[in-house]
Amino acid sequence: MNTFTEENYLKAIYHLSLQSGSVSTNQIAASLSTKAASVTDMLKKLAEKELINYTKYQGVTLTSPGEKIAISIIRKHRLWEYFLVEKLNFKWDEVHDVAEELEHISSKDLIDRLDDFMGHPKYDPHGDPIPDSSGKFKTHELKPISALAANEIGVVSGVREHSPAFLQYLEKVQLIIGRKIKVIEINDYDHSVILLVEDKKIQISREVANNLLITR
Amino acid sequence: MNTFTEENYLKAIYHLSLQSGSVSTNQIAASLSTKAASVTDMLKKLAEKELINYTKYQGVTLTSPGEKIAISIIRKHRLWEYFLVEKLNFKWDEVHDVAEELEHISSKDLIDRLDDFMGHPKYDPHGDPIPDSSGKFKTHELKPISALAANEIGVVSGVREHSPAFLQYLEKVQLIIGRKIKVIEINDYDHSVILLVEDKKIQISREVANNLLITR
DNA sequence: TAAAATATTTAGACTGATCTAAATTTATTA
DNA sequence: TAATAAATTTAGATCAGTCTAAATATTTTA
Repeated sequence: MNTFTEENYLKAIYHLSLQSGSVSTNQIAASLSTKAASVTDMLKKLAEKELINYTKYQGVTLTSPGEKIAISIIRKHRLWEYFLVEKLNFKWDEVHDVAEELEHISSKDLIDRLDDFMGHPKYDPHGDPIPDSSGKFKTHELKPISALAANEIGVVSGVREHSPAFLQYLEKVQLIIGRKIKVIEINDYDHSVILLVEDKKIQISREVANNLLITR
Repeated sequence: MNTFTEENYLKAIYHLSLQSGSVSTNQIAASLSTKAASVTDMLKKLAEKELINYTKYQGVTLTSPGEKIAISIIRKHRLWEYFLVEKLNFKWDEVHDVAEELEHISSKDLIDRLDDFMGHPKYDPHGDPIPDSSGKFKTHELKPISALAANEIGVVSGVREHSPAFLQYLEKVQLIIGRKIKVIEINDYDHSVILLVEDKKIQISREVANNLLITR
């Protein structure tokens, strides 16, 4: 088995890879709130174990075993988040830190039974897809609300940012997963958007429109 | 917060204290499968943090903050064991190792919600009492079957040994928590005991009779 | 394309947890 | 109670993960 730290590095590299392909030392350091020198040290160890492809100064990618581990951590994280919200009545902005701990519990049997217990959910409370027992998952094609034009519609299906502040705001204005929305008007000047949500008009800033994802 | 290792030391000291009062370095080393020298090092750290009372060569006891932490770990361990057996359908001999990991998840909120979710169970799957949110618990007066005389009765309520092998054996012969038993006969020579369990006679060895606890 | 800025790596050190081997203290027993 | 045995502690080392400061490589830009 790997240490918590190694698992956190693999997970960080996985998430960063989704956006940029190859991942830099500094990106990892920022994402883990650590120093570039520490990252270099760890990259050597992970490369030694053949969990990443690493050549000095050139950034890293995950190997296939490394990616498998990263996905299993993400599966655990998201299933635990689902459990916390659906069974233990946590709010969606409260679960991240606890799930960060729970995701390192090693037993695969445990997580598969938890998955059974909850009826194999496909998405976590933030709309992120939950990999199945073999690591497969498909993400629905999401786009930010800011990509819609006036009169277009969609269903809130995910978020690009997971900070408690952002999630609490969304909860407050009832822009939660599953809500149907319609774009009424887009402000030319500041790109704020007026939406119809549950028959009420609400206005959201460009930032929010960028970080709130919809399907259809 | 404390490290996993510190928590494991406190828990071990707590369990050992129940039997012997003051706990020796070697007892701790044996219980944690580590070396006496390592234990000495850790005892210094725990004493420094005022979690134990420690004077060189004299053994240790927990301070009141140390005991509080130990009990909170035990609460977590036993609640998770209950969860694993009652909700995820683990067998009672399969839960120990997973619970050893889960007991170190730090969130008190999590464990209190888990407790709510399960309806505040009083005993774990092995009959051990679960401390409540404030750390209080009462243990019913248990005695081993070997303390009974012929014709006395009791209810299986706990085990003195938690090894999977022992638990599997008990499961096989249906000597599980809650079962009513009656002592039919005690063999003078080897102290094996013949019991009536669910209208069937079964014979158990002295060892088993010593490690299986009953109430009433 | 050479200089400046930025990113990355190396060197050397620290902390927590562990170990072996040696020294010391306590307990046992002859 | 003195010698022996057992338990415990100390000394010194190692490993994982981290850090700062210095060195080196890469990228940007003038």
